[in-house]
Amino acid sequence: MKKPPRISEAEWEVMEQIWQAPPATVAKLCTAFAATRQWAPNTIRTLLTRLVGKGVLRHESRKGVHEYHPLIEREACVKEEVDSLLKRLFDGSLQPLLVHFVERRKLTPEQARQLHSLLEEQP
Amino acid sequence: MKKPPRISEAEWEVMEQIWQAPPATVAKLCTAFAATRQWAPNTIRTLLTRLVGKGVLRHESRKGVHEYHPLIEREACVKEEVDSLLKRLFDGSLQPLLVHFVERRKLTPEQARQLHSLLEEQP
DNA sequence: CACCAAAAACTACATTTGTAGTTGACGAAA
DNA sequence: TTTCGTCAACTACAAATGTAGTTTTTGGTG
Repeated sequence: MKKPPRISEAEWEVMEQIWQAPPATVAKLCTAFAATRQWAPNTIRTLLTRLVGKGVLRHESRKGVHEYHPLIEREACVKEEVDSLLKRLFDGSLQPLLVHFVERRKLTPEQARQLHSLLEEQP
Repeated sequence: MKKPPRISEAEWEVMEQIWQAPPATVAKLCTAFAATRQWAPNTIRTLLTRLVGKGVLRHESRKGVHEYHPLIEREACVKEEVDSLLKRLFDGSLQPLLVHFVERRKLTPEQARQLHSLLEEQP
């Protein structure tokens, strides 16, 4: 399993759609994005091509139908991004990030409760 | 108070140094980075200039001494980055990120304990 | 005061990203 | 089978980023 490469912001938007309902086609993505983003179809194609180049997607075209299949799991890419943020902002360790949340971002009681119960489930 | 702008990775490295011991001079930064990064002094100057352009630093040169002072707090920039990550990867909400940590990243018992005590301190 | 070394300012250039236009190929209709 | 309309492939281009070279300024020295 290859290490996930860097995925840009626009590329993330595309990948989220694809991970939600793989495989993707340009048409599917166009309709999916019609509401949120006014992207030209070519813009989406460019992003798809770049994602193929980065090894995140596989392009499969059998008898006229062009499909894009994910090659890397979302979780792996998320982990990569989070690690990168941790390294850049929090000295690579989780603790300061959690402190940041708890101290600075004022968890709502509900969030605190949820976090509590998550912690309880820990083995 | 202005909203913090986007700070690139190399720029973050510089800002961390400056926030640690403001104000900064090119010489100070050069020695600080000598160990970790083999940056040409000009590289550092370029980054400083860009940070001034972004409004993150103020450039003050009084009688031959050039100093760079932070204009934005680190915490504000951190919050910006974290929010951006949350929006991009976790649908803007904190909960899925915490789930990611607790479920996927296997907190050590020590980390879990620390998180617990952090939560206790919450009003 | 003239000049030089050091530092600051300006310029450069390849890569990545956001966004799309132009061209070429292929499958369906006539 | 020829043609035509779509969609994919290729090309484009400006802004941001990483990295640094070249030119100009300037404070200190003789």
